[in-house]
Amino acid sequence: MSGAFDGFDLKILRVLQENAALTNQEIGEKIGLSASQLSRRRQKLEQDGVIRRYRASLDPDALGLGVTAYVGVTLGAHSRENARRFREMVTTMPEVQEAHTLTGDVDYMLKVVVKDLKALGRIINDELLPHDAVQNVRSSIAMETLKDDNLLPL
Amino acid sequence: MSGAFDGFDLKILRVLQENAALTNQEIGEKIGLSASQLSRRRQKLEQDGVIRRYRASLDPDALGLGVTAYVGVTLGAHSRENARRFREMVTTMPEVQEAHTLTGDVDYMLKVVVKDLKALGRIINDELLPHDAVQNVRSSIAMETLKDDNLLPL
DNA sequence: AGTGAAAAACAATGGCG
DNA sequence: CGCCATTGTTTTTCACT
Repeated sequence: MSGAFDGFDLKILRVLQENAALTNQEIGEKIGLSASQLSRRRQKLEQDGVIRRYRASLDPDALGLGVTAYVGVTLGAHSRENARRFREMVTTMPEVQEAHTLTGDVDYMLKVVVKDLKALGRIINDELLPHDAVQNVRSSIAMETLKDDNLLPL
Repeated sequence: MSGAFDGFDLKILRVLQENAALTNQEIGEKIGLSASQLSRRRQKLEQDGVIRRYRASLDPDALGLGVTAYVGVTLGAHSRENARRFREMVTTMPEVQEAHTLTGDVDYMLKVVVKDLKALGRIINDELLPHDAVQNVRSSIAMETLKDDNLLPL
């Protein structure tokens, strides 16, 4: 485990999570480091797993994905097998962007992105509710998204 | 302005949102297109805003960010000015990864990532609750994250 | 719209302060 | 550990089908 990042590493990470299209040269100019050093430090951060991957962030609206919803799911029978199968299902559903187990009265919280409300209904009624383990589903639709950058606070 | 994507564009987007580190050559081999075409189509997708940006996805745990929470916020006085100032605040808070207005009994839902529970408490008690517009705050902590890829279903 | 090859830009590596 | 110079890749552009 590579414990400590120094200030440079942190700056590199800050820049890269906001804009991974910048060249090592450009990042180096921003933070006062040479391009070759950027290259080396980047490789290390990638190998250490601090940088997990690079991805293109797409515009949902441009792709006809107009509805974001948070779906709270309560399981009925809390058997280990039921829970396992539920988790298996949600992790493989492409419309589910995030899935967490939460403290409080709801067992799972899903973030779901779909084309329209009809598609949301289909997910809830045809996929979630029929599942043996699921007792209750409650969805809230995002009317407006103020922020959705998923940038970690560094 | 961005009319229709053909099958190639869709394939490019699918690959790029999963792994933007692949070269045009590699993507081209996957989907049956030359590197030069990849370059041209990518530039168009970027200009059209379908690809919003490229980012590095970082490991929260490796950066000491152990706590993800969903914070539901209910506003008290629903004046236009109050709402505006609240939105201004949450959009500029680095710990807030996502912020949406929701249907249902909660006005805003925030996804918050912080170092520990103490930091979460500080956000809630020192930033959110003291705000004039805020009437009530209710947070749920993510005990386990099953999925967090934020990949759009294409 | 598509390809392939040349030119330009970039990342990665080895040597040196 | 840091920077500079060289080498190998990758992207981009151009000529052409």
